[in-house]
Amino acid sequence: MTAAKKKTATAAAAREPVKARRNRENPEVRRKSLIEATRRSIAKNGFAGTTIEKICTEAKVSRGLINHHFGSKEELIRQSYKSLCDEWEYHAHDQADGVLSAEDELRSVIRTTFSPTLFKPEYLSAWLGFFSVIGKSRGLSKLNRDLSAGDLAVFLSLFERTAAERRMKIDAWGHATALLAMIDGLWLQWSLDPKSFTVKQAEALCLDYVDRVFAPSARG
Amino acid sequence: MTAAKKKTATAAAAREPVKARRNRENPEVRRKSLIEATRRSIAKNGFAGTTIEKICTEAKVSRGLINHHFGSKEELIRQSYKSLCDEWEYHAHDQADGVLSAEDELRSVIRTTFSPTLFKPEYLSAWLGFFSVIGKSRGLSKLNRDLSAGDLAVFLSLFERTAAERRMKIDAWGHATALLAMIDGLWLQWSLDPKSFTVKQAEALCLDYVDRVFAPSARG
DNA sequence: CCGTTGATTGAACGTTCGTTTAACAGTAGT
DNA sequence: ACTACTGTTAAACGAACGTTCAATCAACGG
Repeated sequence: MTAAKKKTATAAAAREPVKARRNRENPEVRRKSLIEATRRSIAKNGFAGTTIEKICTEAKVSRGLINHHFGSKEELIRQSYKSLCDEWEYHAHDQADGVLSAEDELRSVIRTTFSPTLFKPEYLSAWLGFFSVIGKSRGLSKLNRDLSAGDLAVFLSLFERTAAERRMKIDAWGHATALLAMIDGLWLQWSLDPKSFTVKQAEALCLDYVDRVFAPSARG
Repeated sequence: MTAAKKKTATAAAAREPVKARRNRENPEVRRKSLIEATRRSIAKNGFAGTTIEKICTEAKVSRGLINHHFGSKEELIRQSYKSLCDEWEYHAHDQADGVLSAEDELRSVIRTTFSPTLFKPEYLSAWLGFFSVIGKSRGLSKLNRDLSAGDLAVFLSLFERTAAERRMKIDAWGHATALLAMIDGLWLQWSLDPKSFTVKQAEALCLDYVDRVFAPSARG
């Protein structure tokens, strides 16, 4: 090292040439890539373990890029959670309705919930990572409330229509809430300990609940 | 400020007298106090928002004390989670059994679960805060698995005994798992949005599930 | 009354965090 | 070929983190 090469000049003159490869991308594409990297990191490292550095490593970009595209880490987190909610709604509510009876459709939605498309570790871990902070942020709180309300509305309608088909009077809201809770609880328990039961068993428990709701009862 | 008072001496000599009040406590008492402060902080600030500083402020002690009593933050977190598990088990399983039929006891346990002693925001928030990290730590993972297994065993036994009383054949494991999931799901949803239903309604949904499991069925 | 023990403090340390910034390099318009 | 624009990088920054440590003080035995 010669004395002339030492970084002893002014701050501006001290910078050295950058050699790294630069993959310039469409901003929208890059943003989506960063959002996916964020979700992967939260699933892998939890919310507390997700840092700008980890996300950027996951997305294979340098640290500064997140603030360039999102302004702050918080905004990236918000958009990542929204992306998770949107994806869930798209897959869960995208049903071919009309061709099935309400009761068959109800069972179909339950099966979709436990299908490999939705019931997979990446999703479960991501949800779990977000849960702890949903209550702390006004923005995330609202996103979550809308999502829950949407899920409930789907099941509520299905229970109501099934009851109508069968000419039964049931507490549709109660059963929708209970079924949703059972699904959430099974998700939660399965993500904390996947060995405690199989996905097929979980699905069967929910289908059995529907059976019981609409089973001919001796109680009247 | 005189020149003589300025902190310009050597590092060792620069220290100034400490004036703060010192409340010397029994180590065991102090440890319990720090554990409670940790749980309060996790409930209030989430897991990611819980720092040594916040915990010590909550417990009204100085920063260094945690490492003195617990060695590391991680160990304090572990013991705090264990404390939460122990407390839950103590309240949830401490039943006056024998005097009631298995079925009444089953309903009693459900009511206890939704009683103000257990179904309160501090508990819910604390659980929620821990969830995101349970899967990341081997120690917390084991604690949680033991707790879940204990809860399941209680409900499993109650379903089996009730079925025996009624001379019915049921899938006790399935119903215990489903009921536990329903309870967990209701907890989860309530902590994310307490306005979506009341505790009484949640309790009623679980009791209704038990009704249906043991209802005389036309299916045989 | 003095010396030992150990709980407690507050400052300091090194690290890591999220953010800012200047330099750099692709791309498009002229 | 030149210029303006902007996506991208890496360094640098201040704040906050968990931890360490010397100093301090309460409690207790001699």
